[in-house]
Amino acid sequence: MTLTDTNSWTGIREVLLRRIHNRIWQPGELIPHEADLAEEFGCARTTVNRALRDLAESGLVIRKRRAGTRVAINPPQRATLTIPIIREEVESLGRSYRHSVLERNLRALPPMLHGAFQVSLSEDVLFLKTLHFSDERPYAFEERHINLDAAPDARDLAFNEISANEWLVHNAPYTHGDLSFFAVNADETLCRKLDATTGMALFAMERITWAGEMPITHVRLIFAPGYRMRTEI
Amino acid sequence: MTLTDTNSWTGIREVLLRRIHNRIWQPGELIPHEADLAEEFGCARTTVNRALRDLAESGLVIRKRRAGTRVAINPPQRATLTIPIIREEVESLGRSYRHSVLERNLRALPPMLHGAFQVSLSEDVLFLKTLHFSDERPYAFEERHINLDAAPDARDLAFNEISANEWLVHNAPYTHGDLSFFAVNADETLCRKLDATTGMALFAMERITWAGEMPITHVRLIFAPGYRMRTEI
DNA sequence: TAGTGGTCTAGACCACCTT
DNA sequence: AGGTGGTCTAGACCACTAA
Repeated sequence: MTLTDTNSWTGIREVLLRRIHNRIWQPGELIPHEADLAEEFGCARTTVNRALRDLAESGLVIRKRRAGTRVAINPPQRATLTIPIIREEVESLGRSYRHSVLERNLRALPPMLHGAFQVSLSEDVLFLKTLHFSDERPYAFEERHINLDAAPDARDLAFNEISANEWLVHNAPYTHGDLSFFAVNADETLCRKLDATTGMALFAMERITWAGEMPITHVRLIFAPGYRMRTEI
Repeated sequence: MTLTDTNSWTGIREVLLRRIHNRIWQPGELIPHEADLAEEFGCARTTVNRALRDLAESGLVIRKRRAGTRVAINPPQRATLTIPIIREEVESLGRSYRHSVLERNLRALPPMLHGAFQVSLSEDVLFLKTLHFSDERPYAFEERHINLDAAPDARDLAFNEISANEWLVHNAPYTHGDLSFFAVNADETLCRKLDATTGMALFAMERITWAGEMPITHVRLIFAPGYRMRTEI
């Protein structure tokens, strides 16, 4: 029997969690009101509220005004992925980081992105191909489009010192974005760059970010063979 | 100029966000104490605390007792992935769902999982191969190991009606787990099952869950060609 | 050791929604 | 229409930690 501090919101959360896990409160079932729980635990309603709010954020209970709080029927698995700047990811593994800009030019927006980049279609965008290294071994291959309306200063930068990713984070913060993950087969170009063999399955990520209505950048990252994205749930 | 209600914690959050985006507070810079901000906004410190706590959760500021609150230098991209039960994912796309159990037997725990499943090494585990369909087209191929110590009732279930995933969510809730994503090449078996061509890159997910110390299940899902996992940030 | 964020309280009002 | 969660207040004490 573990003692739990039922005056702290985390303690109360543990107790509630246990009741859900032990099926004292069945999936779909209505649980007592905040006021009742507060009385039971001898604490303020605010404290119970904090605990329940936390459970609701993780998807374990569903709260509705007037309808009360129910144990979720199919608690969705929510996983929080932290997508670091590649330099930090590499360095946090104790490896040395380096990147190399393979290509840099202005070009028309590729048709693929017309939907996302609805602004400034007539304007050229800055296109970059970059290879990221971990301990001098290829780590990821990056293709990026930068909207120069959103980041005019980028026009004069080579991105040899600081990576475009890092520069943009500091100089053109985004408000929201789309992110997707998928698998691609290595073509011959990728093979040479990433030390892969032709056709090998590679993990890829694509991201588009905006600042309000203004598109900032599109980036497609393809990781070297063996890459796994991990998280805890 | 947008008016913002600075008496609500969300309103205050917006104002603080704007100051960070507009670099009124530079990355790495210390921002005013909760008490000062509360005075500025004419609200209780609790309300400012709520706003700052939210910004800290999303990684935009870093809070430390005694040291104060700083704007994050490299705000990590945090993305919350919602990994639904496959049936719900398929049905939410307006497609019909069906699954088929291809194989079901007891076997010794594969060596690959010895590290994760430290309990009951002598015990056999239930092994399942399942194919999930969306509108009668293959959607994902699943290989699963179930620890019968954690879910004894699974021994007598065929999982033809309810999928193992769904059954486990209801009957053996987990407390935590590991999740990873990667890419695999389709081998000949996978090709036949998933309508892929040999060697095609497929998106894969692996998950191990525990209830406290007790491992519950290991599952490896390989999705049909073209699958993308998406989220917003 | 002093200053900062973290938390708790008791009370209040309100928005929302199910019945 | 009434009950529930959402939020705000003013004040207090505490835990942590940087200096």
